[in-house]
Amino acid sequence: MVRMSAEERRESVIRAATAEFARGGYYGTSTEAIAKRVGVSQPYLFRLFPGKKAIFLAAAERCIEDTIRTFSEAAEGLEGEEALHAMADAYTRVIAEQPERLMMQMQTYLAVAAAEQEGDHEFGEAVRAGWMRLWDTVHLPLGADIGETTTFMAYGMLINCLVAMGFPPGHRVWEGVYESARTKGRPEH
Amino acid sequence: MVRMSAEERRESVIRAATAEFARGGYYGTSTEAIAKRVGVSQPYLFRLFPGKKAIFLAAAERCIEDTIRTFSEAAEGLEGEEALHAMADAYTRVIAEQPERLMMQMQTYLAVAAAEQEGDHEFGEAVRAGWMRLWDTVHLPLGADIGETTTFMAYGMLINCLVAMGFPPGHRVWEGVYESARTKGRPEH
DNA sequence: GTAGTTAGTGATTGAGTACTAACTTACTGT
DNA sequence: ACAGTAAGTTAGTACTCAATCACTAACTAC
Repeated sequence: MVRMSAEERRESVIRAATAEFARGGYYGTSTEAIAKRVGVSQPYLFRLFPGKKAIFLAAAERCIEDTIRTFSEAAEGLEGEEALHAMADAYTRVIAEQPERLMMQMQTYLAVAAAEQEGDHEFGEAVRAGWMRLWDTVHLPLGADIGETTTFMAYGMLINCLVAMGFPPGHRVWEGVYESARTKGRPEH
Repeated sequence: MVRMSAEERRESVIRAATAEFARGGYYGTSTEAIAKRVGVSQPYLFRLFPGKKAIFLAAAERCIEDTIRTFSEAAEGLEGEEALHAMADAYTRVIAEQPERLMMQMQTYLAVAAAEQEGDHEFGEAVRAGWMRLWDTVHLPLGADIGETTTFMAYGMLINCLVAMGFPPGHRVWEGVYESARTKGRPEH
């Protein structure tokens, strides 16, 4: 048994929760599964967080923060086409190394409707605010071009869906995605 | 009490299940909720379908079929830019009239990973096959242009996500989407 | 009208799950 | 050494939910 400070434990709970919620979504993930992954007893989670919802929320918010940081760091000091490529490359790395981050984001989006139905309007509010922050983060380096930004986000969502469906890398559905990353933003002739 | 043939009942179960699963996903939806919406007792669902999974699968497949038909009907006899606009218009109508169809599709994509973990590989196979059929359905009218097709699908997925998050129509995140629908495919300058 | 079939219900069960309460084990400062 | 505190566990509760079983009500063919 490895003892940790509560704050450190909370961190590893967030990581474990991200992986588990990414696969099963809010309802398809038991707190026991999270606890197992952390290597801690299930009831102890409720000492670290007030409830399951709070764990989901913490994981969701962390996820958005991470993605915002990924893009803002990638685009730092660049703009226009260069920024676009840098951010696209950064996202490609996330796809390969942390697909659970993409999946968790999708789960977060879909959890909004369910939360809304249960009377929780704050959750949707928080998710939309996070989206807007993400949007603005890519908007500026892309020269504040709404069309470019929207297309970039659209490709991101397409990638998320393809990853979710489990299309293996190299499958023909990815062709158009890579192609676009190569040609997009190039001066027309 | 209104009696129906088993086949008719199955149809209304699929419709009800689509609406319920769209909001809560597979795990977040109880068979009782579906039964209530149909107006039938919960155990009776298991006479019409072998289990909850079968209901989800039926709803998911219906959903994809409907979307494929939506696009193929919209693009019938058209090609290139005209087909693009016709399909975009058709999708706009779906957003307004049957948002649950979009949400159900997203839920289907995300259910793949969960099914995979439970050892069910056929589900993912079926979902990917459906996606490919949908892809091919829009690919041909768009002049078999991979880039155009990918962009079209990407915008579709972005729309699905924005709808899921509950961004109201008129919110600034939609600007870029509409703008693209107006200008995309137009000859430059 | 009655036998056979099809549509549908009520009661129940067994497994899983979020969360609580009471207790134990390890570290820290004095 | 030992008191206090922070980390963590075991046992248990109240509840939800998919699925089964035994039964009833309505339609149909003869």
